[in-house]
Amino acid sequence: MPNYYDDLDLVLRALADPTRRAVVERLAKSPAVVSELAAPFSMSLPALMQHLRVLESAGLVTSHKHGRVRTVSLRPGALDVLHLWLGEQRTPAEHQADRLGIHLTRTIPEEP
Amino acid sequence: MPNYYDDLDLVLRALADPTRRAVVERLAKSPAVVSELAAPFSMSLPALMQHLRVLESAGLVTSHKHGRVRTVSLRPGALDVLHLWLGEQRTPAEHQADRLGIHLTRTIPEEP
DNA sequence: ATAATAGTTAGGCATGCGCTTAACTATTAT
DNA sequence: ATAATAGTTAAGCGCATGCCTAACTATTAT
Repeated sequence: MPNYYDDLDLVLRALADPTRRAVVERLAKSPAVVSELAAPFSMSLPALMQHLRVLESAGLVTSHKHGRVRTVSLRPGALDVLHLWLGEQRTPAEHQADRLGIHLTRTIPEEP
Repeated sequence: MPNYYDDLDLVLRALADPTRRAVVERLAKSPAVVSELAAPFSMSLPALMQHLRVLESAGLVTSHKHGRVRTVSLRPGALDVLHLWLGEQRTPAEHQADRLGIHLTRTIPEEP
């Protein structure tokens, strides 16, 4: 029985890889077939399949096989956990800015 | 000169670890000193230092040393890249739901 | 029936990652 | 001056991750 933190962990781990992120981005447009997803990458099919498995067991993606072709889709709301967590990690300064309707300007201080 | 994708990659990689996430969560409350950050974990100080270094080079965290004590803070807006990316990965269905003000109900279909 | 297509399984390899211990530096307290 | 505190550096170890090739299954096309 996976909880909030486990879900988040799976999602974040899944998204930590550029290939998998690219797949998610592709699927955000529309569902796609495995070979279609593999095409843009210079990587073997099995390698991409592994990425798909990671995405699927993170709950980011669903897939269904019709005949010999598997169609993969982005799971609506799959990224909600992340969105939720993100909302909680705002600094006090940002919360205050929210209340005031201010958009913070950030400067990245260089180490001296 | 790091671009959007590199930033995102660093941020997501950094957040893919539970320890680092816990540190971020702690720092969202208020800045803290290294030993203070290390305390909750059953892990050597050097191990935690490495995590801090990852967080820092992902731009999630800043730190300054006064005397022998280093204070670490969450960088305001550091999570913006992620928030931004997240916004782009909404499915067409979700976009439509947004327009209609509908909150989608999700069911996770089990594989037969 | 044969061949081509779409995906899958298995095994192996290199590299990265999270962690440890040991030894060291720099600052502050006694 | 000595000792305690706060953090740092370096080296090494084991396991996870991302990738590959080779061989295989199942479906569709000829």
